[in-house]
Amino acid sequence: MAASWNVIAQEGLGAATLRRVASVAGVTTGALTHYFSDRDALLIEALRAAHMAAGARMLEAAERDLSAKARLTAVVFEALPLDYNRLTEWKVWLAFWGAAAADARLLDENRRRYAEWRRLLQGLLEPLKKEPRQSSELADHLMVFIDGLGIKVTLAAPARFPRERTRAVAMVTAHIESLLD
Amino acid sequence: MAASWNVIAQEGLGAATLRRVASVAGVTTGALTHYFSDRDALLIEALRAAHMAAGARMLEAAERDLSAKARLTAVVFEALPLDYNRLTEWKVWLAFWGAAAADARLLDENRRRYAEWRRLLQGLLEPLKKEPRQSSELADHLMVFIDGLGIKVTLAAPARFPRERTRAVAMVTAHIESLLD
DNA sequence: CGTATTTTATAACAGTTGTTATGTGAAAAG
DNA sequence: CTTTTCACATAACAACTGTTATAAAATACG
Repeated sequence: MAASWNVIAQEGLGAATLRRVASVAGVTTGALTHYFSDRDALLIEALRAAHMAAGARMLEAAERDLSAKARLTAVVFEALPLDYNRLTEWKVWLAFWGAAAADARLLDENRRRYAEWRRLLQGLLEPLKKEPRQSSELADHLMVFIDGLGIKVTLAAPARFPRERTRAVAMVTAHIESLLD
Repeated sequence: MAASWNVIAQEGLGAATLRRVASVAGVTTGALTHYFSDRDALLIEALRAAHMAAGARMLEAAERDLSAKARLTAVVFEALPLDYNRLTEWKVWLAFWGAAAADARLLDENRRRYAEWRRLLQGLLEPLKKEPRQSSELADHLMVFIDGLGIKVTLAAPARFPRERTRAVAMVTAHIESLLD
């Protein structure tokens, strides 16, 4: 799976051929076809695995013994491309988003993932919400914010990454702070 | 160009082969190779053309004789996938974003486009800003918001498009309203 | 009209792709 | 030890790709 992620993130979805992924993984195509029926199956599994790895990190952050605000902040940071691993994850997601607009199967995969993600955020927002607003609306707004911010950081020129990273952290804390005052 | 857009939006970047684009355009590959040196040249030109079409619409909206708030709202609406044409545009952008993470040339193309887009928004925000905040920060925030919202609408299940569209419009007006109070 | 130039079509090329079939060696089972 | 199963490698296939070269048609121009 790590091999697929690296190929997709560094060379793009189109470069993720069976031969290329196998080569990076240090095996031959025979090993891949033994475990995956299709090229599509391999790629979808790579996407699922990336989703699950991120999901596990977020659940872990959500269960830490912190204040409600600190918990939410920790989870949101986990969702953003703030280090190399998470940046790779974002590149993989972005590649699949680009393909999902033309692929009903990927679209559905994405939809399922978003439902979970939304449920998690909504639960974390519930104890923080100001009365007049629904936590579902807050979750929607936060997801939109995270997606936009993640793209901004992911597509920044590599040299600008540190600056973008710092700005993203500041924007997140300001945004979460604004939910409370 | 319209043929490239339709192929990319409906079938994905990978399906945008010379033969497929030519077929949709009602010509043969000979016509394409006459005008474009490369496949890459064709695709980049398709991206540029999409950017320019959207840019022209936005400039037009920015120059209409409206209040500062209404002007900003009109421009932002023009940037969102609120009808079929703009949805197609977003699918094209999304496809290129997915590829840009692994392609320095596309990354730079995207960076240039963002600089213009940011300048336009900043100018529209200037007369609206509350004193303590810089219009550059407001522009950053707004761009993040628009990108996230555009993705949300673009990747919604087709059946949910009307609902998502309505929600997006409401979120934009609320967001712009919050810049003023 | 005839000629020059631009535009498009056709055809062929070598390279790459996903897929399938078959071979091979190692581990597990008896 | 023997046999069976599993994990992988190798090889071959037809299909499709971008690119290039060449021919034909359409247009512009004198």
